[in-house]
Amino acid sequence: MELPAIDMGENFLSESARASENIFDSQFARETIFIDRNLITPHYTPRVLPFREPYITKISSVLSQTLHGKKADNIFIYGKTGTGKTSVTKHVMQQLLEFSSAKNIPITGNYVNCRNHNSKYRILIKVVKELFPEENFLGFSAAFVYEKLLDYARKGNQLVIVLDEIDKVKDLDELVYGLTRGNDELEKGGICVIGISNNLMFKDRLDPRTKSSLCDHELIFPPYNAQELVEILEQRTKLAFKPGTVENSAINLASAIAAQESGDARTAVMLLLRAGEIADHKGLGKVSDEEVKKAKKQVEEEIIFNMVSTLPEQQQLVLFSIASLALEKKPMQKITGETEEGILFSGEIYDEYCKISKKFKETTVTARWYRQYISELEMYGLIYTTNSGKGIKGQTRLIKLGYDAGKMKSLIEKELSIA
DNA sequence: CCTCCACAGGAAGCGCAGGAGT
DNA sequence: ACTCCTGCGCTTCCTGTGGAGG
Repeated sequence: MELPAIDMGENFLSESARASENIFDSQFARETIFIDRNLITPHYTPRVLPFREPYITKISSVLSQTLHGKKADNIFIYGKTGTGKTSVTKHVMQQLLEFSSAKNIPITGNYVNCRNHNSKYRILIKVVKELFPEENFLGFSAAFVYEKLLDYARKGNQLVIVLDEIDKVKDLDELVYGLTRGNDELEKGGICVIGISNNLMFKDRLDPRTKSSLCDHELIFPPYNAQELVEILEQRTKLAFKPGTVENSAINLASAIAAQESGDARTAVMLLLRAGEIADHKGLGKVSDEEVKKAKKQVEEEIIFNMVSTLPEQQQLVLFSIASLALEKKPMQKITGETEEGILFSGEIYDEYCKISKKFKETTVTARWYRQYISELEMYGLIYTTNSGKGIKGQTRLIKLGYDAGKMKSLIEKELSIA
């Protein structure tokens, strides 16, 4: 790929700009180690997906039914984030649509992210809107939109609907029931649903009928191990970085970190991207272990920032209380002779939280709900808790902040605009 | 041993906002 | 536009657990 041309022509240069230094001068002159930065962002779907061939084969063999004008079974895919679920599905869909349009077979693919379209009605609207772009369906009843969809299939069209983050759909039972029942009535054409979820428990919440129809074929994507991540990163590095600008040990380290955390290809890619940016910023000309280590901190902070900012206000206040107590406590006497610092009792945090929330916000949640918040915060990995075992009064939870208390405190201060 | 304290976490129910049906 | 319904965040109430103290 060629470098994007920035020669917009003289007409962009005003008289004053000609004389003084343009702010982009230094940016443009800066040497970069990237060939194309976009190829190493998590948004990019690579053409080759290593270690996922069996899944690609499986999905394509199920979907190949549509090429013969037959109804395809539904597929349900689950696995943790960054295991390639979405990439694999998008890849197969792309290939299917390319093939079918070349052979003039009427197949339509629809990708819906259920985080944005989280109800049966919204999903139906989204899908139908893509089939009939010139018509507007907002305001029509669900039944009408639904009929429209079936009509489209009745003409002999095969529809493949991909529902990403399917666990976000509130009335999924009805949606799947409706689609599959409609599918049974169709003489020609068909509707196939591919559900994607990263919540492994989610399936158990479904109605048994929904479960059996949605899970005709069930695929579980395992996390990548360190070795696999190395290969993935190597492949991406070749695309995104100039040759010889990324040391092998940097790739190994990034893979090891990501594998240890979760086996998440997304974090691995983010690590390398940020490391590359750091190297560029310093004008180092290449990425080594040092930059990956710094990138690790940065990526962690980005993840925490995203997490904290999406938390409910009261929960942020709980976290804030933990952070400020942890700061106060540091020089204080050690609890029960332990040398570890920053360990707090559940009770004292609740007291602190009550004070703070009364001061800044009108409302305060009850102790029960506060405990719920605490368990959630632990699930997110923002705090660590242990049950008080021997020696400490009664039954309580010992709570410790997962990250730097000072940073956490100032982050929430900004987020809630309190002082 | 019993009782009290300080908490964990389940179950039920309440009020509210937003969507569906009429 | 109207009521009805439902999911969600939260409170209330409750039972269970284990050390402290009489």
